Amino acid sequence: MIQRKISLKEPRQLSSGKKAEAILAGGMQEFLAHGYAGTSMDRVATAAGVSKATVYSHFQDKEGLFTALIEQLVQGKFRLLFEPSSENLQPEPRIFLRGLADRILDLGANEPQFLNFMRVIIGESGRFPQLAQAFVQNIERTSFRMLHQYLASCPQLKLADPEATARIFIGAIVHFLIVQEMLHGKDIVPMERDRLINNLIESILR
Amino acid sequence: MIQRKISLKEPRQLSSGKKAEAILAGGMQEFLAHGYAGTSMDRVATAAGVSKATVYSHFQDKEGLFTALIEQLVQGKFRLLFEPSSENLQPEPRIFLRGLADRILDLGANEPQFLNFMRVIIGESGRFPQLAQAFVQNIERTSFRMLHQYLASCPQLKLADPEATARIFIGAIVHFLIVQEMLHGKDIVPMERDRLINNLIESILR
DNA sequence: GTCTATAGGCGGATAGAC
DNA sequence: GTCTATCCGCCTATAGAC
Repeated sequence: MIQRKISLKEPRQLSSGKKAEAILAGGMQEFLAHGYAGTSMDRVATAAGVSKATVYSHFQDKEGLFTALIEQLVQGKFRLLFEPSSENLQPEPRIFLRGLADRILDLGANEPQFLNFMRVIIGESGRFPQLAQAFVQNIERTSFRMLHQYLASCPQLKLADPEATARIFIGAIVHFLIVQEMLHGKDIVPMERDRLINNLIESILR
Repeated sequence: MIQRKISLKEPRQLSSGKKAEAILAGGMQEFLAHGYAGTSMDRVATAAGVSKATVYSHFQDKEGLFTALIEQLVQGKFRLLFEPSSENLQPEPRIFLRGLADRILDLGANEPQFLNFMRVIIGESGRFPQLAQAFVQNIERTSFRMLHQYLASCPQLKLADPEATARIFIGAIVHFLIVQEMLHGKDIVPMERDRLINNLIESILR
């Protein structure tokens, strides 16, 4: 019975009890909706269904909770959203690329919190550069690498620089998502998504 | 002497006195650095060199000052940054497109406040959708339209859809700016800017 | 018009009971 | 471990002197 609970393996900020999960869930709701400075620990506690003191017993302070929460989202919940599911591993480039573009652009509708997540990452990237870098490493870099490997594995495409091409493709799609959905630009610079995707695919595949 | 100062022509939020300009300058420094919720009216007043009561005599409240400031930036200071200066109206597409890409990517270095400006626009786009739309209308739409018109005026390019092509070009460049500079991704997903630009231009020009 | 001073509330964080 | 109650500072906004 010695060392029944070694706390070195489980630092407070990574505690996995039920309360800690509730606090992270409440913190996600509040921080993604109101940003870092706009969120109060009182409302986090209420959203989590615990007292404020309990929040501070699981996380060092507001910054520690925010950091732990974003890192969890970057490495878990939103990590695989840019990844293709296994059935999408089409050998036909046009089908593969269209599926990838659709999956990214569907995030705006299917994962309602994803837009707020990106808003927070970008909005706080000046004050929390390490969180922005975790986002780049786990989400942007992962999708760049996946598409790069796919493009490089298609010798018939004869791409001069598959890595740069991958970044152009993802960049054009993500920027479209930012302008149309995140910045509410649909009515100001309207464009059908398929029109952009078709043109992008044909530009790349020659 | 009747109606020496009609205030309908000059609503308080658009007052152009020296103090009002100082308040907008101080507000710009503070809001761009700390976001909306992270900015206090005390620090705005100090940065402007006036008392807090003077701030409230020129602007209705915090939200009114923030809104007036962002609209001024969207329509003035940052409006023409994506536009080509007259000497850049090259008839040679490769030179024109490279100049446009360089001018956008130079914003990170030449206009140090521009990255913070975009952080605030995106970060607050959920709570201030009309400011995000003003950004899209004055900056994104302006650059889309300019490049669209240029590409459409080059019949030798035989582009199937110059408007979609313009959005792909701007999108790929702006997303590169976001990942490399705004999100501090230079060391995590390194890539020379010329490598991306070269590949993008050749993808588009066939 | 601009200031100083202050009202009134909410913020993060903690003490101490259980 | 979790709660209630509280500290104290900073917040937005305004009153009133000049």
